[in-house]
Amino acid sequence: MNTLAEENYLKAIFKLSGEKNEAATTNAIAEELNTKASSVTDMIKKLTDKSLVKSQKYQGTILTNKGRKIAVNIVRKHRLWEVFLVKKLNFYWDEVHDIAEQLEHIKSPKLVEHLDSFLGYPKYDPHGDPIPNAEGEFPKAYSTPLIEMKTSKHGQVVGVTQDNPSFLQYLDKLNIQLGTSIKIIERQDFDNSMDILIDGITTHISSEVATNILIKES
Amino acid sequence: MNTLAEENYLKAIFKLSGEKNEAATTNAIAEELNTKASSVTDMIKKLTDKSLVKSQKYQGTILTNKGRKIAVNIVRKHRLWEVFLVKKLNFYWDEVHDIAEQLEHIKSPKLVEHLDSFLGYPKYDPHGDPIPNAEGEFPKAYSTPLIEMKTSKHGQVVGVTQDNPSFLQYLDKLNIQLGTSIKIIERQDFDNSMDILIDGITTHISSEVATNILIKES
DNA sequence: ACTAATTTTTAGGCTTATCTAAATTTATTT
DNA sequence: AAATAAATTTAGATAAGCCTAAAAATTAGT
Repeated sequence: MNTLAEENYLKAIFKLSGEKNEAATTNAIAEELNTKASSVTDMIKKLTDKSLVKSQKYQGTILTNKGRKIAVNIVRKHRLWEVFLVKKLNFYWDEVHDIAEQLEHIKSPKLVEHLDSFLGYPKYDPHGDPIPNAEGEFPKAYSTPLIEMKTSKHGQVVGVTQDNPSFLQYLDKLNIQLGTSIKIIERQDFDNSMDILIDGITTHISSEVATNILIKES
Repeated sequence: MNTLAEENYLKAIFKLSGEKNEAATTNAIAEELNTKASSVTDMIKKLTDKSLVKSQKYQGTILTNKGRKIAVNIVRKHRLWEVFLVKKLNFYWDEVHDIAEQLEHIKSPKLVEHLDSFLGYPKYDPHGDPIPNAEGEFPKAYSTPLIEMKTSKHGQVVGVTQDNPSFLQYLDKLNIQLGTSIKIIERQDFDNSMDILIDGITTHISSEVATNILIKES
């Protein structure tokens, strides 16, 4: 069994590795976990001994299959709990991250499966992030970042790629939620900001914001 | 904020203190937590510094008001989660203790209140133990241990005072659950065992078992 | 009341997960 | 290709929470 700290490291490395499993740098892991590079080096040594990561001095770290399995399971738990909090306990989508951060470490495979069933086997969490199934497979997400959409195209918001409360609350203020229909009115080339149409109202958003909204084109 | 270890000590001391807040001995705490007496002495020192317990050398330990508040809140969370696991996630009453033991340490006052509301403000957990409200007040429990009931009296099972799986599974085998109607047929004076009537069937139970079943007489 | 048994505390160590500061390796400039 | 900057690792400490073994205090037995 793994400690809480180990699990957090695996999750951080998983997050940093991205789609193509790139090596995560020591500094990046340190920043992700709000810790110091030297602490990371120590923990990487420990995780290496447990065959959960592979690491070469000064060359960064990748997860082994065993390590990725554990990381994905934590992501699964995190996202299922988020669904629970929003769908069953009526939390707002910007309130659930920190609580799920704790709940994801509860150890009981049976609990996770019962929870999944209780929630009706959801495929996406309240931020639109895909929930891996018990085998660790992610549902395919056919979405594009809003920033990449062409003028006059429209689509629906299916997710966000940031889940910090201030970002999510800002979206709420703009009337952007999962499912919201959006049409691109105009783009400013010099700063990549854009005017978009929501419920008949034109809103201006920065490229920063547009980068973190996922759209399914329609 | 308190660490997991601290919370477990407070809970253990609370449990050992009983109704009249007797001092818990070092050895008793050690046994309750499967640790050594010397570790207990260390932790008591720490909890004393935080004004969560009062302790005199060689004289045992009691909770301060502050400490008891925290302990009761953990009990509250434990029992609410047990209700959730049994009522919502379809766990059996003998499966939930260890999971609730983890969930009780999740830190989010809002989560507890939402959960309580979601569950319909239950007063008792799946083992019949009373659930304190947000103010830390326990509902009155009008129950007597089965062992104390007179011959030919009857009543309903409203709780148990042990929650280890093997005891609970044994009760299942005897067809004893919360709500089960029981009538005392006969008592053996020499060993305090008794014959009881359940669903028209006579069953023999030891004093050990009868001690740990709570009845509301009717 | 005095010795023996038990309980509790103290002393000294260990492990995990941190940290700072210094040393080393890799990357970037010029 | 040196020199400088940045990233990473190593070395040595620290705090929490636990341990064993020994010492001290309390309780029990006669």
